[in-house]
Amino acid sequence: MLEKNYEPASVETRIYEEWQEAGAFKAGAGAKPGAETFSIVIPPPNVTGSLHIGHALNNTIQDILIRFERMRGKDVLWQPGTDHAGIATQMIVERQLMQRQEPSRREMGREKFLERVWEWKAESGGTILNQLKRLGASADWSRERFTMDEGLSEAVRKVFVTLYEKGLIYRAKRLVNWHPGLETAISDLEVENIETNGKMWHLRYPIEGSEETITVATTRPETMLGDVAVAVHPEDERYKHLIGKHVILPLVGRRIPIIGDEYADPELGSGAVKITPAHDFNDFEVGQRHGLKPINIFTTTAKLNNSVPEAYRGLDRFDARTRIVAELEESGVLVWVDEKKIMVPYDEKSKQIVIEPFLTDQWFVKAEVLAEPALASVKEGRTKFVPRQYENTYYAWMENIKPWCISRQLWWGHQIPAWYGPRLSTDPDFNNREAGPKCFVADSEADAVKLAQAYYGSRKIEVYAGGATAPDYAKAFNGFEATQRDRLNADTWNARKHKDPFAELSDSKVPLHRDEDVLDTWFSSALWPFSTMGWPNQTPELAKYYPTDVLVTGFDIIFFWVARMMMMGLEFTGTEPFHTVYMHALVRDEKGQKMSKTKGNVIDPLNLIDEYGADATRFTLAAMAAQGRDMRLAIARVEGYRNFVTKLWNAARFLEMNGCVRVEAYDPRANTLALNRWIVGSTARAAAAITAAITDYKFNEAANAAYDFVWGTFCDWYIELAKPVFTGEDQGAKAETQATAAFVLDQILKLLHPFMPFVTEELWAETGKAGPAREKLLIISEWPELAGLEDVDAQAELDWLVALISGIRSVRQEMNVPAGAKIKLLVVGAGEETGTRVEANLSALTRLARLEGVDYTSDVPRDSAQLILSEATFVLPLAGVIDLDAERGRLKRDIAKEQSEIDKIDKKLGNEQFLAKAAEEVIEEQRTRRAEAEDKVKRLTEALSRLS
RNA sequence: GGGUGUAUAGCUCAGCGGGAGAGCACUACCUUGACAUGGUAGGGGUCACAGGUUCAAUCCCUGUUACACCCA
Repeated sequence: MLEKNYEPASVETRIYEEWQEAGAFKAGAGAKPGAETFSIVIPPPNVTGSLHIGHALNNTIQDILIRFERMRGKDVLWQPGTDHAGIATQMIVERQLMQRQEPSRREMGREKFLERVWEWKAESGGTILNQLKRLGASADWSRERFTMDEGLSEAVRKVFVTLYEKGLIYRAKRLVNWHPGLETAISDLEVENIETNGKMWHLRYPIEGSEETITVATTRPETMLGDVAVAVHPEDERYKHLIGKHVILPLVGRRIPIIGDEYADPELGSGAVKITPAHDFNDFEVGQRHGLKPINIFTTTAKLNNSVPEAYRGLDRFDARTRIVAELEESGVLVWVDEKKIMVPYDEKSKQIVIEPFLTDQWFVKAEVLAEPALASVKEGRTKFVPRQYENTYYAWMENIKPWCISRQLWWGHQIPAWYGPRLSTDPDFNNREAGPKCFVADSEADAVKLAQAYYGSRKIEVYAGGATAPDYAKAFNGFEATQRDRLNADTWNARKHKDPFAELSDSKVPLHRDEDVLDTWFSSALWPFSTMGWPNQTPELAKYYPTDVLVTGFDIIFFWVARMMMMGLEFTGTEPFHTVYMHALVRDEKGQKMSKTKGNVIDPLNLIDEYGADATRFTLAAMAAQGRDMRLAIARVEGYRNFVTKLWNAARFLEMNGCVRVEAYDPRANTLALNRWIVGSTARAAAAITAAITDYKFNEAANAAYDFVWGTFCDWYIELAKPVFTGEDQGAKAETQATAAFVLDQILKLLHPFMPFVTEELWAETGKAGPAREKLLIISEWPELAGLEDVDAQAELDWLVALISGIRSVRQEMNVPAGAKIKLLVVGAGEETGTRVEANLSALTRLARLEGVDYTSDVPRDSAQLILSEATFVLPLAGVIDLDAERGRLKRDIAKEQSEIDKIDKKLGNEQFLAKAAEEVIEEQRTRRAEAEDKVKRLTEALSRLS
């Protein structure tokens, strides 16, 4: 006997273990022989992460698809794993070192530090995957991958080397977005421009050999120390004559040219702009056009470096601003200051650190080349986005894609497989400073040495790995000490890493040094769909499950991840990594605010699971997952679906109490009772609707269809109507109904299983204790295939019965008939069909409408309420109870309602244009509806006249 | 500045070229042999505003307003 209430907490853990023990999550579990495959790769959560509501939604949707297709008999793989999350992970471990007062990252050195990160990963890295398990995720955990696994790292190296050899990866000195806190480059996507209250400082620069001055405006006065020119528009009449002259840069005394460039907008500010190529993306372009050498004024932590006058060296950038503004004001260079809203680039994660454009050597991917086929795939429909509108977002990004900076000055990640050495004097680039050191890119150090050996001939090659050995390398190589990074400017910092190509090369010995940088975390994520399946090895999994079917993700990583998977997938496997990208909504709080820790409005899915159960949590997320719309999560909804779980539980409990046991050879087509034929048909329709909705990625429709059917049809009507059968005398009817109820419950458990896996599996086991033994767990049972069970006649009869019962209940309520009182029902003017239906459903009618009996008559008692249903009038004699005025009012109201319907239709039917242009079936429908309404009015009028 | 989306019941949201829907909340009644995490019956909406297209607009188009997000 089932408990009165379902207790998720105890059941969920047990059920999850049963699934695991049965191997139900394993790739191919439950698949029919020769089945189609269906595969999904999980968007790998950060190894540092913990489950938030977005993950919960994302993985609920994936699990629904996976469970659904698994039950449909497909050969299913849900590939799980985690991402090494370079920055986040490195920071966590660094913080841990600090808290424990242990040596810092740099003090302990690269090798030791990486050991510590791996230790951390072993201890704490599994958190989020365990949380996914609590949600019920049925991923194949035996195939769990990590982006820094040996296999995945092999894929990363292979991709890097191949792209390098193809010229699609290159190294260059460019302005990049620099994070002065982490001292690394980051990609454009990791920068968030935030509108801030700023100032516009207007500076008056003196012109050499003249009394004239030129005024430039800037939002960043401290960068004036790195100015190399002043630009004016070449057609600007005010300044035209100054082009070619020079200004003397205040505070610095540098003589810099006034140049003509269209970048200077005459409408903006004074029309003249200072040019600081090393610290502004636009200025960099201007500088390149005019052959101006950028002057970098910052260290890697954004303090002023040795390129500025001695007085300012070592100052933090913000302190420098204050000081420089004060001095400029004092010397009269600062003319005036405007308040202005400005966009300030912040670190997207912390939103605390201001990002600096910074000139360094970095590695880039020619994304613009890789983007072309990836763009075509979507344009030509080989990969579709759901909802479609995201395709435009994808196009907009891909069509304007910029080179992707992939190197990061971190330790945790895939170290770039590039080794540097000096150039030979015979090298054509020997005298080209821009070319940098000689670079050997290879899969392994051994291969790199082979390449180097070919270049250096018989010289002995010594490899310095970087990290701990870097000081040795530096000393051996060019005498650089491993000085504190703060004291270095970008140029010397670059040089420390990469041997000055002009240094004399000893004849006997060549030092080779591996690039110390690692790759952007997204570089390895981009390979996830095929690297997890063993690529570059041609594994059976790769052959079977790649390309995958659907990618389920949030739109926030469409650029970070989706676009890059498309590019890499096409480049390295020649095919799109997935045919469908399902973009789910962002989960917001009830008020539509983005959830964030600082706002304190975060709904923790684990709390929801604790309080309401994983099934209710999942069902809520599914029910609210309407396409193309953010969801505002209201706890009340979760509560409502928790109640739904209880409802299902109690329905099963009721069936159990009434001996509804599955029957071995039960044939749903052999039912004789309309009630049973009807519920079987309704189940078929619900199954079809749910199947279609999931196939269409309309998870909310699927969930709602299931909810409506289970609660609104099965519980509210079928079970209620079955009660008199269970307590009745007719053993045949009882047996048929018991068997049918058990059958339908089985179908319900299957239909709900993708949404509510735990409670359904538990009930599957409980209901399996009686009747024929269950062959397998619900998770690998067959999805309902019930087409052809719909029964039009049974449907019509039950519709009629429901309408009659509801009608009687409505009258009772309105006439204030006490709920417990039993009343008589008189049937007037019933045709044969109505008569048969009344007789067939007598006990149900009596019970649900609380009647004391049914009689046929032609005399309608005066004090009675009347109901019109098709040709018959149902009369409730309510002498002593009825309020005649109220009853007349009710009838008049009904007449008025019908009449207004008739009027509305008449207006349409009277319109020749309507008759001429509307579709035939629309007109016919209107006519039918009018006739029905007319008929109803007639009967209602008769009923009213009986009361007068 | 450019782009995308949203505006429907008190709240959270579906829907849709031809009869306005759900859950929650609300009101009344009900301890009727599964379930009060329940049952029954109700109340509640100029479908943001203004134009247009159409025989017909909550739905399509244009504009306005408000909000949200993306990009610069």
